[in-house]
Amino acid sequence: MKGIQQDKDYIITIENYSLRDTLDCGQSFRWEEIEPNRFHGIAGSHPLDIRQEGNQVIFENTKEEIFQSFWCNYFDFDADYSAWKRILCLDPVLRQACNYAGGIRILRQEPWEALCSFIISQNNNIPRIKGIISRFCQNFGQPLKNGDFAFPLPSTIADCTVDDLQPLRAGFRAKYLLDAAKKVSSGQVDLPAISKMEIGQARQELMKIQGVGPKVAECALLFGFYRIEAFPVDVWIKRILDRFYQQGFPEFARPYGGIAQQYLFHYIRHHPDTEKDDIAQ
DNA sequence: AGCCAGGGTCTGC
DNA sequence: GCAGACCATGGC
Repeated sequence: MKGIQQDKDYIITIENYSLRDTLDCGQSFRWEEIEPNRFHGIAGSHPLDIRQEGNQVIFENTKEEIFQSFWCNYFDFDADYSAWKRILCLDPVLRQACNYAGGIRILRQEPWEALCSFIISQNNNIPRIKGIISRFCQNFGQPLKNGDFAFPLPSTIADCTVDDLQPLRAGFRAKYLLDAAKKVSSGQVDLPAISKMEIGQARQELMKIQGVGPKVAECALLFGFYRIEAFPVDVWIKRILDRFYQQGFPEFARPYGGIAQQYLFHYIRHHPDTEKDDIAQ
């Protein structure tokens, strides 16, 4: 991956990457396609317009310094996905998923944002998750320059009541957000400490929050703490495990289970009727 | 109209 | 420990 400054934009060249799949595979809910093949989103307090043309990714109005200090890490461009994919492809089902979804990289999102996002995600669908999160930011996030909003702070939400969160139309999840905010802002659930914990203990810590069960904890760990061995099982992944892995998910893929899971998730959502016979051995 | 959605909690056995 | 009802809301 190499990059150059071209006028206001910073442009990188990268192989085997899909910006669209990365931003629209259900790992982050704050990116929208504002016009064909052009995406707008906010990470941390950094808004961005971004697009991909062939093997080039164009960071609009972005200085190299910001790319190097922030976006390169957020988009996980320094990781060696080809090495991981080489291993995953030893399994025929994973090979199929890699071929279809292998342009995805895991976004290194902030722990608090990922935690809230996947609390909101429970028993919910992706378009509505995006709506709730958008209203969450508009109502409680710090205003940024051009009509954008930062993700709300834990301390801000901790001072709210369930009624205050009614504009989100988050339903029964509102009380879970409040509990998360109270426990995170008080330090009762210590997110920086969780970053350093062994994964089993990290799960237990996250599940101290009401509304955080195994699935939400696993998503928070994968997408908010970059634990790529975390393996969230939702209804889609469960279907895959039932159809293709009745003998168990392959051991050799487990250290990168989160990557595999994301490829599988993206593949099966676009090929919901795939059966065993459709997978080449 | 009714089923489903990146689930979790609570209850009753 | 485990199945089943229930939870708010809206996309399809």
